[in-house]
Amino acid sequence: MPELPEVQTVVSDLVDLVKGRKLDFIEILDTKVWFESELEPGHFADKEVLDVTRRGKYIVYHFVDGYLLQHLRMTGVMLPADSDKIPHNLFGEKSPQLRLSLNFDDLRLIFYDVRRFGTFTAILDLDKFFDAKKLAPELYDDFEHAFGWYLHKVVKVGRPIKSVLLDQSIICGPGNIYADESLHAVKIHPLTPASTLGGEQNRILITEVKRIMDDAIAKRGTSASDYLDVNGNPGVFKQYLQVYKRKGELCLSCKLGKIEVIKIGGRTSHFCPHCQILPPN
DNA sequence: TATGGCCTGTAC
DNA sequence: GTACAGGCCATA
Repeated sequence: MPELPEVQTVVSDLVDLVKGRKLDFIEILDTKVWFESELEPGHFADKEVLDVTRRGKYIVYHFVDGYLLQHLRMTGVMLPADSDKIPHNLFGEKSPQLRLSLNFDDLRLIFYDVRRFGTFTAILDLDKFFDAKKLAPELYDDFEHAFGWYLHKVVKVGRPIKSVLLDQSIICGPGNIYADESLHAVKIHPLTPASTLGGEQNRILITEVKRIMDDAIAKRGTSASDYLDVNGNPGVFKQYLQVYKRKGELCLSCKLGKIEVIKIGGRTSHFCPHCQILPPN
């Protein structure tokens, strides 16, 4: 699933591919894809893509007078229309899984999204949008600022730490994979009430969240199911995962526990019952 | 703050 | 056949 490292990989590809180029037009193929927008698709016709950046798990296309935000959600990928990763028969049948296209003079990028949860949002004011979403600060802009924000919020939260790591208003970037991997790396049980973690424990945890995401970015992300970069290639971080999708396998750290799976807030959570002990309350 | 809904392919 | 995958939003 696209989490921060996967989105960052796509953004890096898009910078190489479309930054500085004039967008001819946007074609909406599935009307549901255009979501919460202040502007119409036509607003961006014949305008230059000044930059492509990332904020949280959003892709941000910058134009002279507006922004196009893309969210991949679970299964969204951006691919050239002639990519063999898009099932060929979908074009003839006008599949709603082909959701939108960005058309440049010699390039047509397709937003291919099997489960159709992904969105495009066209807005005028970036800060206003992300303020309204209550999105936490970026670990990648100013770590201390983002950590301070996290700490200020986490001390008031009695929910399990696993749920907190998925809450983009407290810390932005991790999803289910990197949350589980980070908690395992620092030997914290995912059910630990967030407010019971000490300041130093929290610093170690959030430092690890960023370290693992850095690592995953260097490996171009994790392809656990659908994720592909803009060239149609999978990320290779999957082979480095310690707990995610390793249910029943021996813990690679202690080599004693077998990875277990429990549900926390409706999400599967993987952990080693030997390394990650729930503190008594 | 916990839950269901959005979706559809895959695994059982 | 049914359960499940999970990022985010709406709802209670």
